[in-house]
Amino acid sequence: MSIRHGLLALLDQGPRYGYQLRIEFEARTGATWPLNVGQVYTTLGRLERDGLVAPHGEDEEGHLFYAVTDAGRAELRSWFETPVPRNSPPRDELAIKLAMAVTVPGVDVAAVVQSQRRHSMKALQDYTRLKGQALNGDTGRQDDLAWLLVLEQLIFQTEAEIRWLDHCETRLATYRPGSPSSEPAPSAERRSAGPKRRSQL
Amino acid sequence: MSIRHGLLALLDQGPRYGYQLRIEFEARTGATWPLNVGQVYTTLGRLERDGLVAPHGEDEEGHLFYAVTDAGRAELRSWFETPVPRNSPPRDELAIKLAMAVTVPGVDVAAVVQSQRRHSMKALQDYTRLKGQALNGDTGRQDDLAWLLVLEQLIFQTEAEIRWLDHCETRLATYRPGSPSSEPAPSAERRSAGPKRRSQL
DNA sequence: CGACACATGTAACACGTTACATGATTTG
DNA sequence: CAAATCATGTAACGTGTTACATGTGTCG
Repeated sequence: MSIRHGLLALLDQGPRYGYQLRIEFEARTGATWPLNVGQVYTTLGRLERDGLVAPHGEDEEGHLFYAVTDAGRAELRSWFETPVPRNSPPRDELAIKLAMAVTVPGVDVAAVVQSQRRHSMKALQDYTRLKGQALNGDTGRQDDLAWLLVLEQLIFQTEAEIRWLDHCETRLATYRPGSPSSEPAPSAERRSAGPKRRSQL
Repeated sequence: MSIRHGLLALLDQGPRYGYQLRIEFEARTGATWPLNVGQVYTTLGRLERDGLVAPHGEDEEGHLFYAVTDAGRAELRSWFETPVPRNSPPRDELAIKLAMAVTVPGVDVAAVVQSQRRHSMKALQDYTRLKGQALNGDTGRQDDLAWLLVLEQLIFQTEAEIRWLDHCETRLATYRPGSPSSEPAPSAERRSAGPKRRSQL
């Protein structure tokens, strides 16, 4: 439901045509989530089917415009007002993988954690580099702010993931079958490399 | 692809039947991601279609067992070896929403952030409470460890989200159209309530 | 007896995603 | 001229998800 609403929000600025929407969408979310053009049209079709947008005539140059309907505006308002549910978040593949790795015998959990950690660490570096670039090419436009915020969300998220992975290691070291875990002492959780406490903002 | 692999992993412990899989799955991921029983059967069907599992006879009591095939075991090994891609993570609805809120005129961004913050904060409290319970009822079984790790991932993630939301507020206060942002001073990012630095593990 | 857990399944749909087809226009 | 960008669309598929149908056994 994110693309639907994203496009709807863009259309709220005024009538747009498909190709344009893709460009504006990517200007805000950057190269992180490339949006297949085809999907814009399919989504536009579904939005029209649901009465949230409607065709809005043609350009001199043949561009097919769409505009938000009243229902669409209502839907949009409701989207902005209602928080994204975090009490029942989407299944996270990594969490499931770890949960399974810990449970089924014959899996080298430590290896899984390490492998993921290396990968996430790499991703974090990429994001940080991108952020540097974003801060450089910043023109002060709202698009740039949006793109920056998205990037920073990815950074925060990835840092949290890495911390969690480290935490898993200590848990694995502490946890023994048969000995119910009391909270392990809040030790320095080892490995001083990697992101320290809050991000280097 | 997470449920597929999750079930595959469970089947790696030995032949199981549908209903059983659901129970074992939920024992690990807790009430967080309730798994509709129907979905177990559809997924099982698709796994069989792809040759990763195969029917494995019937019980005296009529239970229909499935077992992993060699291809299934290979697939599973590959799943555990390959990190979950974090360079192109799944679209996050919140990120998109904020990106749009910042860009389209007439949206009270601060209100959106606040509303989400309240919600995420509430979710965090729920998770923390659940974790307390989990630590109590802990029997030292691997299931409990898995469930605990999943919970903690949710906690880490939610904390990161809240920190990011706070960060957005400061960004919004600093960022002015026309004045390209230099990194705002790493001030204490206001609001001393909420999760402080690393979690209260 | 009625409610509830156990147990298996199907039908239908939504969304996201990719691959493909097609053509106009611009640009090196 | 060839390649790239602009522009619109369709067909097909995959997973996840819900709602429904159905039946057995058990427990109060």
